[in-house]
Amino acid sequence: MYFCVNKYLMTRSEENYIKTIFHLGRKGTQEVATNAIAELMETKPSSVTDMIKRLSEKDLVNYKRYQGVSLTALGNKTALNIIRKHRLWEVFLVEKLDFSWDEVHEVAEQLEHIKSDKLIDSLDRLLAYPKFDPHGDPIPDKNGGFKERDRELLSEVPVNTGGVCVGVKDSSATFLKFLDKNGIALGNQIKVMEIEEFDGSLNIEIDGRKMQISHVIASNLYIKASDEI
Amino acid sequence: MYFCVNKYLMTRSEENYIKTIFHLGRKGTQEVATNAIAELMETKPSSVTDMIKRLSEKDLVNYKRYQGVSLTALGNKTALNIIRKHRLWEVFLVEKLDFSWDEVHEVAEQLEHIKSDKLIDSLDRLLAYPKFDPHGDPIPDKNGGFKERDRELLSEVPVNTGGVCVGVKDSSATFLKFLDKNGIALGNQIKVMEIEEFDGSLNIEIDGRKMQISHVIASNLYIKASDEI
DNA sequence: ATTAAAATTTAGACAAATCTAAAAATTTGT
DNA sequence: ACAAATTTTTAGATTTGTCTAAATTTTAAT
Repeated sequence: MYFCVNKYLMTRSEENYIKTIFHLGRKGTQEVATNAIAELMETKPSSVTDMIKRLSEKDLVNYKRYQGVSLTALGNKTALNIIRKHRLWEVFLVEKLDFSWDEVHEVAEQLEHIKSDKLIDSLDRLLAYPKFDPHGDPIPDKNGGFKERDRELLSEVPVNTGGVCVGVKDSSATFLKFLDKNGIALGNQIKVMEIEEFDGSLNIEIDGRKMQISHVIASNLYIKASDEI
Repeated sequence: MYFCVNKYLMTRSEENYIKTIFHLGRKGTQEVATNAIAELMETKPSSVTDMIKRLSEKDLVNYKRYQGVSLTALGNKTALNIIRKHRLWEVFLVEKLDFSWDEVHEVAEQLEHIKSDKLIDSLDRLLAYPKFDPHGDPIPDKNGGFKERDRELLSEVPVNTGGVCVGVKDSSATFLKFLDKNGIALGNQIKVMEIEEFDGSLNIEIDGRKMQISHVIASNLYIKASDEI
């Protein structure tokens, strides 16, 4: 297939830009601002413009001067492939090498650029074809297909709603360590008992244990409602 | 320790040069010629000179114009660390991902540059601290220490000598596939029955089966004499 | 001991990826 | 609508790692 031609010719930097555009543009469909890319990648807008032009040459992004950038079909496929690799490596690190979920990101950022189809397919098999990474994010399959899990932010559900904790929105080490310290993990059963009107903090019951969490915490935890299996 | 300062600041290219100098200089002790490095790395001598200067600045090599190059203690330690990573990844690919021994090199060349001490220590543990890679080459430990196995080239031993096949000298895919095709693998018991004077070819008995191999083949197979356990 | 050959280094150029500073286009506020 | 603020792009410089072509040093040969 022609659109696979340059898959192995991409530089690390190009791959990182594609990935960032994907994340900012909600699966690459939306237009992304130059400044937004620069900020997330901790680089300068002028550098972004340069790179966007190169990616445009390679048909990975749609670009019109001053009009932002979006991924082409090829760019989207490329992004999903990188994300697939990143998330599979994260599962490997946690499942096979006993990394904690707050330690995997940095290393996976390196491993995601390793180029070998056989490697990633074998890794997928070794891990028994996982569907979600350690933070609850979905892992695209070989063809880039994946289904977003039916989930809601804990901060968005009404009192008395319960469900299983299935993901985190913020997967920074700081937040993940906080969750560890407070005994909150994926798989826990969470029920909202009361929402404090004053500051939006929540009284919850988590695996039988009662605790209070701030609105910020709740707005970074995903649950899957128990009635919708 | 001061000499560890730049361990994580090395570029991929610098690491590849250090590795090549190590391999050419028999553990880095011998002086290596610019042209030899250029040939092995498929680059130009002028590029090698440029890089050598940079490595010299970083105290990784000893360099005097026109006099060749050798590794410093720091350079040697660095080389051994890269080789450790390369060989551990090779074991991983064969043991855990079912790669064959002729498929591992290319991917390991990429994986060896991943920077994470925790990653490589955990991998070592997962693999149960292997001492040799799939080609029979020794894996340095954390501190760069390893013992060369007591072994001899099959072409160098007298008639009637026997031993276990413990390694290959040439680990090119071509040679390894040839060995697969002819049912020769590490661990096989080999005994030299007769050496043909005309062309140096050998009649051997391998795991009970008789076969004839050329001198070139024999000079790329290592055996460990059975009397010296 | 010269000279020829080979190996090595220098000089200058180039591409990738970045930067700063300045210019241009777009958006926003009144 | 138009000036001001913001965003984006251009122009020109920098670093890394490479190259070619020419110059230099070392080695080998007669």
